[in-house]
Amino acid sequence: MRFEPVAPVRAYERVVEQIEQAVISGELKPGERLPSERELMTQFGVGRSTIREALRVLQAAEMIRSRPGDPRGPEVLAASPVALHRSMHRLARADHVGLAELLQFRMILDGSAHLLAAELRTDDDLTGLDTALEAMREGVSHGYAEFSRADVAFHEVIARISRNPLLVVSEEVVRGVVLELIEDKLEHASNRTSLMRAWLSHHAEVLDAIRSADGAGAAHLAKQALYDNYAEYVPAGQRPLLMPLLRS
Amino acid sequence: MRFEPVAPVRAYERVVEQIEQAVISGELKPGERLPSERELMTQFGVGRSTIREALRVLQAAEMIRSRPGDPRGPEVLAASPVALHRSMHRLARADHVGLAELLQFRMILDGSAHLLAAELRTDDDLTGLDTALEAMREGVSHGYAEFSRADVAFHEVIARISRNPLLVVSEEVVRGVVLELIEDKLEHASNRTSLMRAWLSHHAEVLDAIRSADGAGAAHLAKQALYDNYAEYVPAGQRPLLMPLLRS
DNA sequence: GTCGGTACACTGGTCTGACCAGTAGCCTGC
DNA sequence: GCAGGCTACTGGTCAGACCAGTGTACCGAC
Repeated sequence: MRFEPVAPVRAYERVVEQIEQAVISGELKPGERLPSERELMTQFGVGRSTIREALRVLQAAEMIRSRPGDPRGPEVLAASPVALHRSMHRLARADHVGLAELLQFRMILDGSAHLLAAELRTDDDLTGLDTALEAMREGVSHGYAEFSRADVAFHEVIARISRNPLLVVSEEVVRGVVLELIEDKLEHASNRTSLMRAWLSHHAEVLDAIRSADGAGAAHLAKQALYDNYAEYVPAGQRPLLMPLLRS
Repeated sequence: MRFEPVAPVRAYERVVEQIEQAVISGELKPGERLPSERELMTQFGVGRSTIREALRVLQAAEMIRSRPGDPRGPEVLAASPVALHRSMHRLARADHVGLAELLQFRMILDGSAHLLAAELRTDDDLTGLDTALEAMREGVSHGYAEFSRADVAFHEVIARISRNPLLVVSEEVVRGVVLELIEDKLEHASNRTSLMRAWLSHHAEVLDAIRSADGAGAAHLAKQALYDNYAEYVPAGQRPLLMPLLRS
């Protein structure tokens, strides 16, 4: 016979539990309102500080939002990947994860997204990619910031086409963390115009592969581009870790 | 010129921000202690309720843990995937992410882990896999629970070989969420012995592929196994979403 | 000396009550 | 009919209090 460790249950935890359950079960739908803190206080039979700590936890989980002064009470929010984004970001910044691992992961995600996009794209998606690419082409002459914005937009379209929120969010997070890690090194990048032109022709190739529904080709292009652009920041000894992904 | 929307910044948010920053930057390492609430109160110059709400948020994010009575103060925790698991689970419950997306994601992660394992494995790793497989073989006769444990152990070895914590953690999380989503359906699974035998031969094949450094082969086997085992729980209309991953 | 118990100083958890700035909606005066 | 102010609320914050629980340092029994 085994016993389980017993942990005291805090009052605010049970409040969280009940409200959470109501939201998950659909009893409380997004857009609906919770009673005011003072009202909840009497309903749960606890002090206001307890209620407030519970609401803080729910707010941190992006389940509710409360604004001061609103007589309608705290609002129940629709599920969003924001919380996922935050927790993944924290994990990715934790020590054991270096640039090599991040880049590996990003090559995996990016490659898969491109593969899915190439295989699942509709004609509408293709025109969307066309306009995104066109925006990038114009961006070249409007400076790096503008070009970068168009670049992100292009990737967002691809992400949307792949139709998998998990993939999209993970990719965003890893991309952000990678940029955070090497942003100081990027400051000194010279020759931006030729860089932009190279990026542009890469994206054109990717679009061709997607247009011809060549999933493996699109995936390989994406991974190769990541390697070409970022491998220089990875310690030389760890670069072999990235190679297997290029061959797949 | 553009203006940005201005949102009032709560006092507890700035407390969270500072402590979070200290943890992320490594100034506060896991296992170390925060000052007591009353001490933080004077350091930040805010009331105790504000401090407590901040600590609640950090605790919900699994960054700290506080126990009543402990004179050493709240403990800084190591980054853990618990928060990631929670937010992914919530998202999965909320329809934006269905079993199809989860499975897609898992096929991507599992496939990549197997690919990396096959290409990076050392001889030591191979013997590790051999013993893990042997444990599974013995587990068949010791009931499903025992077998399942050995199965998880086998996957952990593969994960370790692939040498990417992000990949490993994400895989674990997605695996857990998938199992939670279909656990009631698994209850009714009959014919467990033949199921175990099938699993076993699958793992033997995987091991062969890894032994011969056949990354693509190992990856394909992993993805195919996931599809064969779980596709039946995915709505028929969404199964085509999984197909492109099998072809890669 | 070691060991067991105990006292104490402190912790976090909770409650009460208070004040403030802000909001929504009513309600007045034009 | 409408602009403006009024009011009754809201959430955000603080202060102070009490309690149950914990770790440690001390102390006596052996």
